[in-house]
Formats: sequence, structure tokens, C-alpha cells
Amino acid sequence: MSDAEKPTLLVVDGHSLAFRAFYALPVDSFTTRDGQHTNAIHGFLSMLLLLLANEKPTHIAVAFDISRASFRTREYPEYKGTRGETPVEFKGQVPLLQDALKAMGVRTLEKEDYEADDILATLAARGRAEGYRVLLVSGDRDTIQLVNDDVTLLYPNTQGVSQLKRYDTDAVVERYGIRPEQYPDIAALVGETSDNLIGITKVGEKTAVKWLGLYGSLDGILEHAEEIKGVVGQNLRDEKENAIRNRRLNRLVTDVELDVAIDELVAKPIDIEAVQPIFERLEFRTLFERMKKIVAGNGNGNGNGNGNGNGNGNGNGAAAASAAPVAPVADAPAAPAAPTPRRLLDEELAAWIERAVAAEPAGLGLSIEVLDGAVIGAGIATATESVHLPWQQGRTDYAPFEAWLASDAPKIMTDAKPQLKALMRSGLAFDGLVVDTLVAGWLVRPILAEKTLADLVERYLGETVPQGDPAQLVPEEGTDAGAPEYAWYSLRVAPVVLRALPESSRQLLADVEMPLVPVLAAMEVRGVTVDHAELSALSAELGARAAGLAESAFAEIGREVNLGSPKQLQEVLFDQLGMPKTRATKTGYTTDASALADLQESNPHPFLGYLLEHRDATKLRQIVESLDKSIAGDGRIHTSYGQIGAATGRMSSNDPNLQNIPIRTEDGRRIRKAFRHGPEYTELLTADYSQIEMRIMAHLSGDPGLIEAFNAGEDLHRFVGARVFSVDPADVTPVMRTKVKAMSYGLAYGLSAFGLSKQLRIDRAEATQLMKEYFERFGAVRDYLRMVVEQAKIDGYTETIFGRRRPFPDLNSPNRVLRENAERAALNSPIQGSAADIIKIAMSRVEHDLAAQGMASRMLLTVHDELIFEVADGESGTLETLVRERMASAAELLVPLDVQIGRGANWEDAAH
DNA sequence: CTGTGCACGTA
DNA sequence: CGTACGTGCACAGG
Repeated sequence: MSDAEKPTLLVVDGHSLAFRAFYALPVDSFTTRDGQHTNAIHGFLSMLLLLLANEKPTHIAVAFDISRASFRTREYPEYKGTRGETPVEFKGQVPLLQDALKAMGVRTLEKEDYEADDILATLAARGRAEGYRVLLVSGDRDTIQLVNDDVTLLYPNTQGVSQLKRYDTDAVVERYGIRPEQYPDIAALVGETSDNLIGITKVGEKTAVKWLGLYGSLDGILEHAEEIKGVVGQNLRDEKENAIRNRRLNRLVTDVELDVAIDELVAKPIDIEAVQPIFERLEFRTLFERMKKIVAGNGNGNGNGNGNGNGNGNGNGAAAASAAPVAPVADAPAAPAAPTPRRLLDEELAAWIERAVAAEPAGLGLSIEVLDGAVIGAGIATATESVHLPWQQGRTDYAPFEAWLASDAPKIMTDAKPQLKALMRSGLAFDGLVVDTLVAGWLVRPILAEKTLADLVERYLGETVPQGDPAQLVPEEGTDAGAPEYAWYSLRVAPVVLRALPESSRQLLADVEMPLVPVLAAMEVRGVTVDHAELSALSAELGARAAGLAESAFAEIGREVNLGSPKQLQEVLFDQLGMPKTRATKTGYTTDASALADLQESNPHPFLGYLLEHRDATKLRQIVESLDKSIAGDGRIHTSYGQIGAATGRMSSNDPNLQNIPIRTEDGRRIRKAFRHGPEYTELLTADYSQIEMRIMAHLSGDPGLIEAFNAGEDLHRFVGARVFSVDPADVTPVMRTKVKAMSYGLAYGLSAFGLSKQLRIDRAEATQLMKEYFERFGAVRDYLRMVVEQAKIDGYTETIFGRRRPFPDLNSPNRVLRENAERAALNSPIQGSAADIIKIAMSRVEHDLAAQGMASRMLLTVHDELIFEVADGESGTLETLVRERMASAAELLVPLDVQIGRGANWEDAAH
């Protein structure tokens, strides 16, 4: 019998899943009129209905625990002892859930002295023996041991029961690096906090997996315990009884006597009439509708009689007090409903698009459906109509759509970047993005209050995007907003968001932000080549170094502590070593690097030195490790850029963050050496703006001295130092230059005399004097910085050179801390923000020119004031010229924009 | 299992 | 008591 023909037995751990649902769903939304909580029941049943629809099990059972007491608690009274009292709000829901299941014809099973998991184990074993495909659903990790070729575990994800992760044998191997039946051995060694099973001290998942690889099983490990070196080896020998006990307790029982045969668990059609009163009492209206559809759907697909499929998203308005479950929902002021999407091909599609384009001169709404990075469909909308285009590679009947997509016909989207990436990967050309509503919304409120289309629609239209049941596993056809609906809402919300923008910001959106979206998408798809071997070697070296430093540190204090725990460090430093207290934090006293350096000066102790070095090594290793993990199958790292990440207008980088790769230390630079050009290219080229923030400050302040400094073409800090200290530029000493440099950079951040003295380790008076001298020579800078804050207090916002605004509600706060923080941010914002404007403009122009000139070199990365390119053979010179010119001319300031270029085989060598 | 605080990397 | 980010760990809490 092939797998497809096998009957499917579905066994659910009732308690565990209901408990997950209880914590996942907001209790407020799931309470009946008479105060009965129903969130656990609702979440559980919602999940079960989805499983019925998706998995189509032929046999079903739900297992429950009778009580917390079992043969395990008799054997080990502390078992599960860490678990607090079960919340009474949850307890009360279990009998109701069991009633509902009974009404649905689902057998519930429980057995005195055993846990639900034992029932799962027993049914899994019996089902397998009797030729079933078995699906287990449990939130208890111990059930991993039950997975095999015939038994699959569905394990709830982080979001309660809203998504189930499928663990077959391969998935377990992938996740844990061991076979399913080895899982209990791991758990026995590591321990399980939620069961109050204490493992071997200092043994985590990694160590346990390593040992298991060496010795095959827990028994094997214990046999060879003598061979295991170090502290962990000793711990294992000392505490092996723990592991043995854990292993005994976490072995699930596969032969529980159940008074039911598997064929008695056969899934019966749900008797709607029997279920109705129960669901009515629980006020599960939407759930009841879903169930009816599933029941009807077993025969033929569409039995949707009452046409109000969408419109009411969260389904459980506490006020909707109707007894009849089929009663129409009384929504507040009627929001227009999304048009029913049509499906069109060829000439019909062409005609529709032509008509739509004429009807919506500002642009059509567009949404691309993406699954695992690939296009699976698209929706296009006008204000009154929409079409849905399920996508398949190679189909020709969508030619009119492709032509429109590739044209510059205006398109309005929401969160376009991931969609554009999918189009690129599917080989579809795209142009004409005029509004990304998320980006537009961010320009209105750069604090990032609106993160999704639903948020925008809520705020700007006062409507709710239908989004089905919160606990739903997969979108349900018909009730959820799909691509056509997203397109339609995007189209409708766009003009309202635009109206909230001042004219200058609208220009910024059109001229800077929108052209940048496809550029960032392309850069993300390209990625950057990173050498795995190099990173591995570096990681190993740093790991060894860290271990050695930790040993030395421990030797100094005569005990082992977690050097990564500020709390434990405080004990060592202030209690054990009696050092003076450092700056206070919310939870104690800081142990940060600068405080430790201060301590080293006042109370020298070798421990401090080892600790600092250990920090460096572990931090670096952490970065190396996370980079290494991010290398994709193509040998490249594909970061994501957050276009709407920063309130100042800067971009951010994540998964991984490539904007904080070390550069200051020698070891750090070794990481940059691992960033290479790809095989088709000859080198990397980096281009960065030198001192762009100081140049912007010169421009915005109009300070003659500062402007002269930049036009003189001399070293900036030397020039400024000469002025501040009244000496010849040639006589500016390194110390003077360092001080002036810190001062200059600090200015843009609202640095105080206190902060300056701290950073330069000079006394307060000297810092004050330095600031005074500085401002006497560059008075317009001081005036400008004052003016920015004063103006912002009046306007309520600051503005960059290109009109990007950032509101500052705290500027007039009576709370001094809040107010002063806002003042510093306000004076920094136009500077940092203008720099962001400039590089964004440069990026779009460079990208455009590279394409227009048919060059093969490509832009890969951006790090705030730096761009990194992959150079194609023979293009090095032209690329440099092009990049330099485009970056330098991105803005016309009172001072020139200087661009520094470097080349090399890797990122480090390409620096200058 | 999630949120918070600390620490630290970059511009 | 210097701006803007993202990440990872330890820890405490639901």
C-alpha cells in the first residue's frame, strides 16, 4: 500500500494544544455574554477544523490528561513541579471543549495514571503496526521521539496554534541534528525546565548532540563517561543519576491499555444539528460557519448560501448578541466591500487593463502574491473592480498583464520590495511604481506606527481589512483578503495617505523613495559573496582564544562565572573584589567596556583585562557565526534593507545586519576580508562620502570658516584644529587633532561638555574651554544648532535639505529627560537625514546609469555613507568615474561632496 | 515562549 | 549626561 492510500490517523494532545491556544488568543475577544472564557476552546477547534480540511484524516482522537498526577509523579514527586497552578480560566474550558468534541463525533481519550502523550505514543505505535499514516499534534517536545517514516508530528509554532511545524524524520534531523528516537537522550542530558527535570550542569544542546555523535546513545555516553575531559566530563560523572532518571521519565509508554480499537476512531461526518446548540452557547458564529462549509465541502466545493463571506474580520464582537448563528453581522457604518475579483485571460485581460488604466490615471492597485520568494499570483484593482491572476511559470495567456507590468504605467502597491524581488526571481520585468503606501505612511509618521496595510487602512480609512480568524492555519478561500483585495485597499488608501503629506514630502516620495525600491530589491537579490572557510577558521580561532581567556579570568577569581552575565560580573567585581561601584543602570551597576577600563585604571586587576579581551573575542565570534549561518546556497549573503527602518530616513540592514561589520580592530578587519567579489567579477570597489555629515553641517549653518575648511581641500581636522588652537596647520599636534575631531563629530549629536570630557578623558573645565574656543571660531555652527531646536519647538518637526520631516512631540515636554533627549535627536535629524537623502538619490542614479550603459558591474551593498560594487572585467575605470560623478552630484551644497574610492579583492582591501 | 535590559558592532 | 540602527545573551515573567 502506498502512503497516499493509507488511512490517516490524527491524534491530538488536547491539553497541550488548548493550553497553547489559551495563551495565544486574547481572552477579551473570546468571552461569552455570561462571562465564560472560550479562547482555548476557540483556538483548539479552529485548529482542528483546519486539520480536518487540510489533512482529511480518516480516523481521529483527542487525548487528555486526567490530572497532573501520573506514574511519573509517583516515581519523582518533583516532576513538572515548576509549573504553577493551572489558571482557573483555562481549567473551566476543558470540559466545554470535551463536550464540543463529543458533539462533533470526535472521540476523546484519557487514562488514569498516564499522560496524554503516552496515549499518543500508544496510538502511534498501534496505528503504525496496523498500516496507518499517523499524524500527531502536540506542544510537548517529548513527542519528537515518536516520529518515524509513518508518524509525523505537527508542533505548534511560536504564535500559539496559528501555525504548525511539520516534523517528519528529515525535519527532526535538520532541526536537532539527531534522529527522532535519540531525542529523549538529548533531553535527558540537557534537562527540561518545563517538566522540572534538571540536566547535567553546563551541558546544552550542542554538547549533548556532540556526545551522541561520538557514543551513539545515552548508555554509550555513560559507559565512556571517564573519557570525557574537562569540567563537563566531571559534571556528567557527578550527576549521571539525573540523566538516567530523566531518561526514564521522558520515555513515553507505547502500550497503555486503551478500551478502544483504532477502527472505532473512524471520523464520522459532523452532525451539524448536534453541534449547533453547543457552538451557540459558546457564541462561535464564524467558527460554526466555517464548520458548515467544511461539512458541505466534503460533497461539492461551493455551498455558500448567504453571501456575506467577508467584511467581518475578527468575528467576535462582544456586543454582537445574536442567538441565531446565521444572523447577519451588524457592522458599524457600512464600509464599502472589496469588489469580487474576476479571472481574465488574453484579449479579455488586455481589454480590462486598458479600461482600468483609463479609469485610474493615478495608477492601478497591484499586489503580487509571494510564496517562498516566488510569484504565485497577482491582483490588480481599480476603485470598483479587481482581477485575480494565479501565476504559473511559462503561461502565455497573461501577456497583457506582463506588458503592463513592465511598462511605466503607474502602479500603487504596499510593501513592494519583497514583491519586486519575487518578480525578479521569476524573470518578470517591472516598472512604474508610483506609490508604496507603507513608505508613504512612513514619511507621514517616521516613528513607524503603521507597519502593515491593515494598519494604514485602519488609520486612514477607518476600515478593517478582513483577515479571517486569528487562529487560522491557512487563509480560507473567500473570507481572507488576498492579492486583489490588497491591491484594492492599497489603491484606496494611497490618496488619503498622500493628502497627509506636505508637498515637499510628496516630492521626496516620488523622486527619492520610490525609485529606490527596485534598487534595494535588486541589491538584496544579488547578495555578496562571503568565504565560508575563512569565517569558519576565524570562528574556531576566536573560540579557542575566548576559552583560554575565560580560564585565565576564572583563575584570577578562583571560581567559574558566566562572563556574559552582567549580574554575575557585578557579584565578582563589587562583592568579591570589592571594587568601587560604577555608573548605575536600571538593574544594578554597569560593566560596560568603558567602565571596566576606568576600573582598570583605579583598581588594576588582571581579571579586568581578561574579561575585556574575552568580551572582544566572543562578540567577534558571535558576528562571525551569524554571518556564516547567513551564507545562502549560492555562497552569498543576501541581507534585507529596511527602507522604512529609521526615523531619520536612513536605511537599516537585517538578516544579517551588514551595516555593523567590524572595522576598528585587526580581528574585525579579518571579517571584512571574507567578503569577496563573485567569480564572474574582478574586484570589489567601495565608494564613500568623506565627512558627509560635517559637510552638511557646513551647508546648513553656512559657517564661513567651515565652508573654507572644505574648499581649502586640506585635512579637515587639521584645519579646524589650527583655528581652534590658534596655530599654524602644520603645528597641529596629533593630540590637538584628536580633540578637535571628537568635538566636530560630537556636535552633530548634541554632545555636552560632560560627554566630551568623558570621551576624551580630559577634565570638565578643559572640555568646556575647548567647546568655547570651537564655537568662537565657528559661531554659525552654534547658531544653527540652536536655531534647529528652536524652530522645531515651534513647528513640531525638523526637516532635511530635501524636505523629509520628522515630528518631535517631546520637544515641549515638561519632563526634562524626555525634552533633552528630543532636543539632541532634533538637532541631529536634519544632518543624518540629509545624508540619507543624498546617498539614496545617488544610489538610484548610479543603478540607472549602470543599466543604461549596459555595464555588467553591480551595486551590492550600502552602509550609510558607503556603496560597495562588484566590478566586471574591464569596467573598473568607467565604474569609478560614473560612481564618483553620480555620488558627488547627488546634491548641490555650499561645499563639494568628496567621494573616496577604493578597490580590492575583498572588502578590507577595497577600503582606502 | 516572549519581552526586557545590557552590551556592543557600524555610520 | 552623543544620534541612528540590529543582534545576541541572560534573565524574569506570562
